[in-house]
Amino acid sequence: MGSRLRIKPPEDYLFKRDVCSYGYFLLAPNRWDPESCTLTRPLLLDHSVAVLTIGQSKDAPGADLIVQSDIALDRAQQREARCRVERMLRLDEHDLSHFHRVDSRWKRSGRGRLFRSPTLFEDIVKTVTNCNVTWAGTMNMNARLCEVISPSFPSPRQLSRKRPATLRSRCGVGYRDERIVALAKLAVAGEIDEDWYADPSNSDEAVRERLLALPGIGPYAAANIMQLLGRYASLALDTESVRHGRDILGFEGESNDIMRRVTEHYERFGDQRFRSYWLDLWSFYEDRRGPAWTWDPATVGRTFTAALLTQRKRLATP
DNA sequence: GGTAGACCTGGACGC
DNA sequence: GCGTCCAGGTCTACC
Repeated sequence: MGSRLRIKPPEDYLFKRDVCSYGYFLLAPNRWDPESCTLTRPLLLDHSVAVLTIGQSKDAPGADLIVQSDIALDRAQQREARCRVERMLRLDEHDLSHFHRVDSRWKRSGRGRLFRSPTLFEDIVKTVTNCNVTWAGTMNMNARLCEVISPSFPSPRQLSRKRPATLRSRCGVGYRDERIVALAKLAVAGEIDEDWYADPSNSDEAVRERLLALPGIGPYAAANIMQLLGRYASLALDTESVRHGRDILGFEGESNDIMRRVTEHYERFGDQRFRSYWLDLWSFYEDRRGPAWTWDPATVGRTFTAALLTQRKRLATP
């Protein structure tokens, strides 16, 4: 007999929309079921792995969230599960009024919370597996890390004990192998401290500098990890941003010029730049592929990016 | 400080 | 089915 938790979300929280708001909901060990609109994933809770299924009691903003565990959880495990789920769903961001004042386009819908992982370490590894590879490659790497090392996503300790060659040959992470092991060793040594990164008394610049010093983390990855930490002032610009600038914003020129103009375009959103940028990009995907909560992870979930949409369009054009 | 090339994988494409 | 080409961000060497 498992355990059942009930969580009261912010009143504008719509589970299916706010979970399916950032690509990581499609990455293992997360499993989104478009039929039931539930998210299932194993989670390590004090030496036991519990498979949690999360859903909303009613398909309405603010309705209670229900977390069903396949095993009985003691009080400490329930506290930990609640804490991890709240991190993933960003339920700590109770009040989106500042973002909605800065960018009123999303006020009516209540959009603004972007899905993330239960731990900062998982977010960092997922970001490294998202660099210099197509989205399908990112999905494969995360699936194999879970298959080969741990179904609940490898912990820093587990990864720190792996040989880079094992990650390369069995998990398909390629040249990222040594960087991932080095990151895990730093995490085990306590050098990746989420409290410090999230502490608002530390400036964005200080956080960015420290992230850039981590192995495998460059400008794009640092900016992406910053938004995952709730710091939205930096834009994580990649090739998708260039396509967004060219196809949606209508900018012309070389990639560098378009990147510069995309940056200028989002200046107006100040410390909320990333959220405005991301919701624009995500709306572009949803306009073409339907609401993200309807995406089947095995099909649309692998092919929703603008790069693949452009290829599909090219293939369809005689 | 700026730039070029290597890193690795998977998918598209041509034969 | 096989070989080739290309996309993708970070890192290092070099100017």
